[in-house]
Amino acid sequence: MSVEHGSDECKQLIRDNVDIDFFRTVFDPVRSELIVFLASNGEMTVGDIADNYPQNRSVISRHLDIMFRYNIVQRRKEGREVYYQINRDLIVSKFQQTSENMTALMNLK
Amino acid sequence: MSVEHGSDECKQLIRDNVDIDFFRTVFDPVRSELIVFLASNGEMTVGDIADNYPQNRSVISRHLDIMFRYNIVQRRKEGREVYYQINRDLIVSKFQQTSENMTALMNLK
DNA sequence: ATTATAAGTGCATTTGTGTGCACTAATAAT
DNA sequence: ATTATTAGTGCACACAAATGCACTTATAAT
Repeated sequence: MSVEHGSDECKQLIRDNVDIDFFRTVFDPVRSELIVFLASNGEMTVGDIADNYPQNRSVISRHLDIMFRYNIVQRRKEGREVYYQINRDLIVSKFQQTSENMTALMNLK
Repeated sequence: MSVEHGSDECKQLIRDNVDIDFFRTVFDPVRSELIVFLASNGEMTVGDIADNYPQNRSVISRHLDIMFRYNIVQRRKEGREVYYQINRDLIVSKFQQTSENMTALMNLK
C-alpha cells in the first residue's frame, strides 16, 4: 500500500470513479441553471421553459436533449408537447457517490 | 414554502451554492487525470509530470497554472524547478460541500 | 562569461461547443 | 383539407479553450 501510481493507472482510476462526461454536462452555465429551475418548478414543456430564458427555444431544446442523454432529466410526450422534469435521484446519488470517490482518490498515497 | 422559483432566482441559487468555474476546471480530461496523478505521486516538478503525458510540456505547465489559480494545486519554486502538489483538503471539501448543496437544491419544491 | 537546463509566454492553429435562423416533422385546431 | 402550433434538426457562424512550436526568462553548471 501507499504505492505511487503511473499516469495510465490514474487515467483508469479517474475513468472508473468519476463520470466526467456527466459532470461536464452538468457544469455548463445554462444547463446548471436549467437543472435548478426544473428542480424548483417541476414538470414543464420545452416552450414554457424556454420562455424563461433569453436563448432561442431551439437552444433550450438542445440543452434539454443533451441532459436527457445523461439521464439528468426525464421526458414524456403528450400530444405535440414534450414535458421535461428533473431526475432528482440520479443527480443526488451521482454527486454523493462522486464526492466519496474523489475523497478516496485524494488519499491514494 | 414549496414555492416555485423564477429563472433569475435559480440563476442566483446556482451561483451561490456551486462554484461552477472550479468544477469546469476540474472536469477537463487532462486536468482530472493530473489531479489523481498528483494525489498519488505527491510533489513533482513540471518536467517530471510532463514526462508522463503525451502533450507538450508547455501544455502541462499551462494546465497546472490554471489549476493553481483555483487553488486546486499548490506550488513552490526551488532553484529553476517548480514543484506542484495537490491541495487535497480543498478538493475534498469542495466536493463534499457541493454534494450537500446540490442535494438541497434538488429539493427546492 | 558561456553554456545548459527548467519553466513559462506569445502566437498561430485546431478543436469543441454554444448559438440563432430557417426549415422539417408531428400533432392539433378549424 | 388547410392552417396553426410545438418540438426538434441542418447548417453556418461565433467564441472559448486546448495544443504545439518557437522563443524568453530565470537559474544552475562549467
